[in-house]
Amino acid sequence: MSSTYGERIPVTKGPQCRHSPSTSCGDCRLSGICLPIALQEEEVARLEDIVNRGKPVQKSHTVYHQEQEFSAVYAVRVGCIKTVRTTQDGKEQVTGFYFPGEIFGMDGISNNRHTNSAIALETSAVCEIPFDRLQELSSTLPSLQKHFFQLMSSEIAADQQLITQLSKNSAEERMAALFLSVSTRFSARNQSGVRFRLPMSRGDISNYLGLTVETVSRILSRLQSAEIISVDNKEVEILDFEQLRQIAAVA
Amino acid sequence: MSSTYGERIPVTKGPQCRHSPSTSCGDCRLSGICLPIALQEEEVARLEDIVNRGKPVQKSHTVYHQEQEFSAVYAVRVGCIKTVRTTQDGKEQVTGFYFPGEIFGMDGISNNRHTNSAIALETSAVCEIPFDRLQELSSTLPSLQKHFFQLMSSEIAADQQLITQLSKNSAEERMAALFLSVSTRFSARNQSGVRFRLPMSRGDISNYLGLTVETVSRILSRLQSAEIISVDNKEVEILDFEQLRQIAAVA
DNA sequence: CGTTCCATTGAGATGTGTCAATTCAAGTGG
DNA sequence: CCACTTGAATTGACACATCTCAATGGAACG
Repeated sequence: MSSTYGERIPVTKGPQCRHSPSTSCGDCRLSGICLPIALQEEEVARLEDIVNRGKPVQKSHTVYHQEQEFSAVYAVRVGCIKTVRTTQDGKEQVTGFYFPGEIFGMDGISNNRHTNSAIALETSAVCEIPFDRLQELSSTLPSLQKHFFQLMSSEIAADQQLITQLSKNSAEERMAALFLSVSTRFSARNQSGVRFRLPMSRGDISNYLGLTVETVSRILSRLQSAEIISVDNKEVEILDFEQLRQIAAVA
Repeated sequence: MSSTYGERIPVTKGPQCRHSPSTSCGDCRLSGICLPIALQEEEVARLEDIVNRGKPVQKSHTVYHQEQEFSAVYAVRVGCIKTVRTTQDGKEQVTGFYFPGEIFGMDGISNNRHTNSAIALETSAVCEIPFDRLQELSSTLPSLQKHFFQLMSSEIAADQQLITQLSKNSAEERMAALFLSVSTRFSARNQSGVRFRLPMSRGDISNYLGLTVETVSRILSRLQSAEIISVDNKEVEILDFEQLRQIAAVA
């Protein structure tokens, strides 16, 4: 497992293709990320049958609400989704950011209710995979079953990485690690990992990393004066990967 | 999901029975905790076939090491197990405590290597469940497949609860929540949830909660002077559940 | 072209960490 | 069975990273 957090899925690049929301799984250029590599063509077809493809979600709208009954897991096709947990005393915790090809919503399986809300950070599209049908299909497709065990295990590993960051790393280290993670995930989709636009606000970042917006802002300024990154609102350019990695204590 | 963390599994009390390490799953008094309630007798028998029962582990010995190849998940029969993640730069993070009836080791599934080490906090016994055979069996027993999806999802939920605690709660709140969680888990096994012996050291607690031993010690003293709990080394008695719940911000 | 929300920056407060000393508990070997 | 050693836990004094509060600046949007 890489030591930047948030990379939930071993990534292999899929073939390029058009952006249409109705693209089938077999043709989707994200298939290398979200689908088990191991699946046969015929198996992909069976999976496709149960997937509701490309449901659009407007910015700041939810895919599902916390406490809502769990019925499906989701794959991001376009955009970016955050998951947020609200505690009984009203505190909110951002528990993850999900980029195209990544799967979210697996928290709800244990008690049939979602323990998070999923909210679009920008206009997005998600594929819905009804879980009961996925379970049935998994019984007859061992490689699919295995893939979902692996997906959930990746989520556990990612969460534990965040736990470690929150528990043991400084604000600067956490931010460096987050930037590296986001960069890696852009690269995985053949987009620039050097220059990119952050889909999330400072508030989302600070909440996720257990900091305040002010601290996030100050650290961005610091990293900028050190010429490690360049930030203009949500546009980020990484100027010095080596130093960033060193700060993230990842090397 | 309860709002104290660490409770990974919905608990139902099983019938009382003897303590022998060779007790079969069907007879084990923990079966209500670690087994799917839904399994039929005949199905339990098939699961039993693949389980290596009651392997003993001495205090501070490991069940598996981080980086070691993943081959099985484990259930605690006797004692207590902690899982620990070591980062590349040598920091250690305790990611969980596991009590009798609870399952651990699911982190390793995604890349076939464990991302944690599992270490016994006291002389313990664990049941080993080879994962490849569990996968096979799951394909033919839908309720078992579902149970393992749920188990992994519980682990995710527990990890996210810890994330929230680390990110949003004070040292005192984290400790109160931990005591409540431990208490609940003792109760689930028909042991006293009021007076119990902590299996873990101050160091383990502080590490898990993202604090220092000194802070843990000070907070214990504070909770003791406030007559909320009484502590004598590892012996704990909860004197005022109501206040403890209030502190944990769980109510 | 105001209104509103988001981001930045500063100054001061504080919870928790660090360092250090002491006590306590548990073994171990003489 | 008693020093002796060793590691764990407690307590105090002080430091510092990050938070809080407050003011300003900038971007987005109707």
